[in-house]
Amino acid sequence: MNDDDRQRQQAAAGLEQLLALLRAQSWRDDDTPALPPTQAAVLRMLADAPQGLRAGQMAQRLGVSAASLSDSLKALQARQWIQRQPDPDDARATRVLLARAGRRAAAALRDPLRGLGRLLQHLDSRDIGALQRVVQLLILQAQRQGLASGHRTCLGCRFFRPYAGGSAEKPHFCAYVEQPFGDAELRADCAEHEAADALLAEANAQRFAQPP
Amino acid sequence: MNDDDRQRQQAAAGLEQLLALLRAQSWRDDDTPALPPTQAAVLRMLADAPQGLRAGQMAQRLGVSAASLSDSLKALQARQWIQRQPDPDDARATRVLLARAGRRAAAALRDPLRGLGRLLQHLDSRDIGALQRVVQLLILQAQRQGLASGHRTCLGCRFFRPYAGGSAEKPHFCAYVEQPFGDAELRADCAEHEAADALLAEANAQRFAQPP
DNA sequence: CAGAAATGGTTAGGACTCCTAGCATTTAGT
DNA sequence: ACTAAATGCTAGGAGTCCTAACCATTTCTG
Repeated sequence: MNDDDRQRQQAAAGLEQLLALLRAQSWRDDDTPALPPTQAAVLRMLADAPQGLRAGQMAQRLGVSAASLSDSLKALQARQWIQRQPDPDDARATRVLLARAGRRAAAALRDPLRGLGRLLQHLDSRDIGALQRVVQLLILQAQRQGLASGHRTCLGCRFFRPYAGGSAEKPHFCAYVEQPFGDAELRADCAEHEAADALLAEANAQRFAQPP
Repeated sequence: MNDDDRQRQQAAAGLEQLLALLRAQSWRDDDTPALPPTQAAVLRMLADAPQGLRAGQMAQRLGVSAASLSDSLKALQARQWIQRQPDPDDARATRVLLARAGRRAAAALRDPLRGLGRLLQHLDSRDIGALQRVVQLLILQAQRQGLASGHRTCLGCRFFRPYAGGSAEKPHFCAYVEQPFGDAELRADCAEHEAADALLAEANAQRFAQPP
């Protein structure tokens, strides 16, 4: 095993430690009633989709099986946080919408000092950027290995122009909002995301992975 | 909400995405039989402790309750990967040791291309370093909030000298091995870790969080 | 156009991890 | 010596995840 491998192994171990910690604690908040992470993720998705989402769509975006998502939906339904409507376009499908109580719960999730946000609160912009950058790369790698799909990352988006020559602080460019931006503004789940074609995705991945 | 908060919220969302992905997939390997993450973590700990560890110790290091750890130990025992021995020093306690089969399983975990390692395999040294750095900071933050304790990070170690004036590639110094090292060599679970006292911990945290 | 195949979603059953409580045993403190 | 704290365990419950089996509905195909 060479030095690089050793480093990666250590990094993997470090991430495992962090994951174990978060697995145990992420959905426990002292002040507010517990909100399990998958249910929170569903609420977040629905909050950005006024006309609702289909179950399969959500499952794919979260990278879980349809059956798993169905479990979470059942739990949310039991709390009366969501509603289901038949999909007008496809009688097999249902559209899931936030109910009134669900909207309240989703709004509470926007608090930046909740859950994970509390751990991040003292990171400066540079470290946030580094983290976002790594998240993009790891999700890309997971997608390449078939572990994930449907993630709406900048790195997989057709509007993304990595290192498009802007300033050192804002080296990237988003062709949707037509603005330069930096690592710290990278999104792992952007509402405006549109998947890039294979060619652009590959070129962007190359360029992004090895900054000039 | 200011820009920084927005960035942190986005970063939290990004991390959530990654966590959801890993929650679903981390313990699934196509080629080898599944090894649940907590059980893997226990094996890793035991592999570095020839004379065994006590259950409470492990629970603390992982940041889970003693009851949770007991579950995982039961599962490992069912696979005959661990042995339990009465602790000679304390008749209430038991020491947990790797059995022969457990040693084999633990050795397989060292493969850098297993599980998380596979996602990290294309990160370069700089990104690994950035990731390790963030992991240190997040674990520190979790400790400060009482979510964790017992993590053997560099940042909480009395031998750690952050930004002790070495080269740009190896700005830190470890007073145990008496070597300079860089972010990419930071450890989240170092066998030689000894907890720093409150004063040193605070000074190190300050210095580490804001690189010169 | 009728039957076959694919798709969307759910339930059933099993595994893993986590928690809080309550219990027994042992150790430590007064 | 007697209480108080600790160690570890089981019980009970929740959440997340999977595969497999099952409908209902589309869509493809001969």
